Amino acid sequence: MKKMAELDQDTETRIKKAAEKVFMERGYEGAKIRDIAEEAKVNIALLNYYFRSKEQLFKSIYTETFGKFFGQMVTMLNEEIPLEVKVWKIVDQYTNFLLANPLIPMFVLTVHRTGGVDFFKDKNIKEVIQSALLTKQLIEEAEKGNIRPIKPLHFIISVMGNVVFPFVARPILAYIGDLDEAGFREFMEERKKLVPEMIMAYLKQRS
Amino acid sequence: MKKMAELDQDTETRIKKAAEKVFMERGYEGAKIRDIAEEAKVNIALLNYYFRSKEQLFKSIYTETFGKFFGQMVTMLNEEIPLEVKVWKIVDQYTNFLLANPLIPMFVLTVHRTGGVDFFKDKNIKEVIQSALLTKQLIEEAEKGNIRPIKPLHFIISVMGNVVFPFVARPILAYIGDLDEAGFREFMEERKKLVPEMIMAYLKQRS
DNA sequence: AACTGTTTTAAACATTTGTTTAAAACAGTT
DNA sequence: AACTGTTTTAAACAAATGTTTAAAACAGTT
Repeated sequence: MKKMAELDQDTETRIKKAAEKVFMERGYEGAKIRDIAEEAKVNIALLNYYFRSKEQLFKSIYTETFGKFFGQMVTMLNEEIPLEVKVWKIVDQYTNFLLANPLIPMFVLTVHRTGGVDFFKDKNIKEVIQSALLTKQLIEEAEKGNIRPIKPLHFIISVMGNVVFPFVARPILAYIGDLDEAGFREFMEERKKLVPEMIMAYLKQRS
Repeated sequence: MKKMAELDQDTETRIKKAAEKVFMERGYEGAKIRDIAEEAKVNIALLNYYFRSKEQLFKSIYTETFGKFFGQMVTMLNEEIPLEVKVWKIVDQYTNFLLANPLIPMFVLTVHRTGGVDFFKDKNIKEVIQSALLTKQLIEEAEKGNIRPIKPLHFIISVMGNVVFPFVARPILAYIGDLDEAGFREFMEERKKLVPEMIMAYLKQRS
């Protein structure tokens, strides 16, 4: 009951790491608990010993991942910096985050494929995003005439689309563009400049 | 051997339609042949009678779908119309196509999740896209000083990201934006204007 | 060394899932 | 009506898959 905190943690996190890898690569249905056990170098029964079932193991990983995925974004939306700076910073940081966790987008998105899954609606994501500082900034700057009016949702989807999509379409993109690992990174580095320029060009354009 | 062309077609296509639906909604692993059979109101054995296996059934559907997904795009990239007109047309048509086939993007992308799948590399997509008329147009217009220089791949990914991503993230987007079916359509209609404007604003901006 | 609670293991279990079989139903031909 | 090839069905099969069991190994305590 004491060393549980030491040895257990070891195998427990080993299982979690393995599960994370396999779930991310193959999705819930595609991930077999035997693969996870093998990846973790652990007896299958231990998966059910530490987590009650495959589903719970998955949920535990999903919750964590989803938190990262949106946490990053939400924090940045609320930073107290000028709009233009914010755009550059969001793209830069989010790109870096995804370069370090390239499988997260596909993982999160497939979970919600046809929308049936509920286990993210309890979090108050809706409100958090809707009341983000960014929203106020977009309205204010538009009123001042500094930018043209744009719905926050369009803004967010445009940014996300431009930054996240390459990761979602990565294998196809890599094939078409003849990009290896390094080539893809370079491509995303280029987008760190292109995407903010594109967004700002639109916002600042006289209409 | 003759009416095969009549009655067979009927059940065969019924199976195909059902399989398409279930595969699109749940992915390869998530789709169970019994679900497909039920959806098609057909005995399970018939799936293997008409298609040799689950995998072949899947491939047959995938091939068709992938053709649509890229066919549309490639055709448009090669149309002999001015660049700016082309941008507007691509966004408009591709949006319409996706509104009519909203599950296709996720379906295609998940197949290539970690890139292991080979069965689209035989098609010469790489060359087709690389040698598209659009590429020449982007170079020429940049040389004339009408637009700023941009790598074709960035152009394509930017367009696709802005148009396709909303469909990939649809359930989350719908939740955050409080959008029902109609609301989502409206959102995409708005993007038909926003996206080309954004792209063109960037291209035309003096650097 | 015996005891206690925790962790790990090998094996078994019950379902699910893709596939096959063998017979029946059907439809057109002679 | 008998015959032929095609389509459909119910049932069985084998393999895969998530879960459970019961015993063993381990580690710390008395």
